[in-house]
Amino acid sequence: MLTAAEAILAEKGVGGFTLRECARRAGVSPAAPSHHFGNVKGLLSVIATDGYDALSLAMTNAADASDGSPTARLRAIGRAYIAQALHSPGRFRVTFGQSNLDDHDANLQRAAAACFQILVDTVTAATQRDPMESTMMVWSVVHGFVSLILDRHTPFLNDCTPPRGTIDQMAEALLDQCLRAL
Amino acid sequence: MLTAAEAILAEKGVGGFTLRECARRAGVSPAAPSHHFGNVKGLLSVIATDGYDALSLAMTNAADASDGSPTARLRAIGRAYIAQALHSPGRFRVTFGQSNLDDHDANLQRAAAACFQILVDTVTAATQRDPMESTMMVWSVVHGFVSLILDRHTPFLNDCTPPRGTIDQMAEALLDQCLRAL
DNA sequence: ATTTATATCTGAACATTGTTTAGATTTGAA
DNA sequence: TTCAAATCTAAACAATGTTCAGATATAAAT
Repeated sequence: MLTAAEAILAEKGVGGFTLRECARRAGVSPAAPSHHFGNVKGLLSVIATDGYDALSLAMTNAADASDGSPTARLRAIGRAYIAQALHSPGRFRVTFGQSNLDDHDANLQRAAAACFQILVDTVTAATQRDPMESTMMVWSVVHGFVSLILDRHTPFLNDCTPPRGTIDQMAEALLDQCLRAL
Repeated sequence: MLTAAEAILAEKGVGGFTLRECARRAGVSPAAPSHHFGNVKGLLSVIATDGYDALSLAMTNAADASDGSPTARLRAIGRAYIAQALHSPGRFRVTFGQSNLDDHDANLQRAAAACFQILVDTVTAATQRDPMESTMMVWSVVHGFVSLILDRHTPFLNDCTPPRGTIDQMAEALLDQCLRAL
């Protein structure tokens, strides 16, 4: 069910996801998922939990693979956030979308808190300013950037001519400006 | 239909929106909307167009009500973007959500382009740096900020104790950091 | 090895949804 | 008054999420 769900999400996004098609691809009856996940919210909550865990892992690995300075670590997790979102957009939208999720899911809450903590810790180590304000700044930039891209609200990246090169270059420029403000 | 739709969107968000309930509240049959909007995408596209126009108007008014300096105008439209999103979250999510919209709608494209142009012009006048990079920076910050709030992904603004005061104060701090980087 | 309990699944059903179709009603101009 | 366009309804269709009773498999316990 989970692999089928991720395949559908990758193809059609969270808007085109249906539980019945998911069960169909998994080769089970439409009623089978309810015994394992309760309802569709439960299934999506498991996927969102996986999304948080994968994001946490990617950010941690990226930070550890950097030269280790606080700003390098921060830049690395910013890159990792953007890369992870663009790599599996379907799951990212489930994780960070408008909550079709079960807010009382303990695993989900723990995974979300852990992911958030990585962000807070890395930002705090890289700035002298208010940690929460700086965290919100960095998070808003990377989250807003990928959201605008995934939701196709970037006219100059599609219709008009790009100012210079690719999404990655734009991301680097954003992280530059972001670090400059901290 | 449109007023009923906005009421439902304000109550339940775009996820809880159904065309039949909308028709029910408007006092018409479930088939009536199809003659005016084609399908649900058509209806949502009209609402999204209204959302773009309202946002453009709010940003323009805010900029003109400022002291007129380029940075004051930029700060004003940033505030207006956030305020508008928080004021009518349902419509904002339709406008800037994952595209359940008709991409070929000419009115929608025009309204979106006009809104984007206000952002580009105001940012360009307030920075010496690359206009598109700076635009993407400012836009990502305000859009990411309201997205994280509307989608309830801001733990320290709900569960934990806020670092200081309200969302508006956080927004001001974000705009400060944003202007600092330009 | 047999029984028993738990887990897992199916098939059918139900209410609801978006959309289409044919026909009815209203509206407005010729 | 007539005719055509606009507007709406009623009914139907396929598809969805969910529930429920019963069937099947799995695994533990006697």
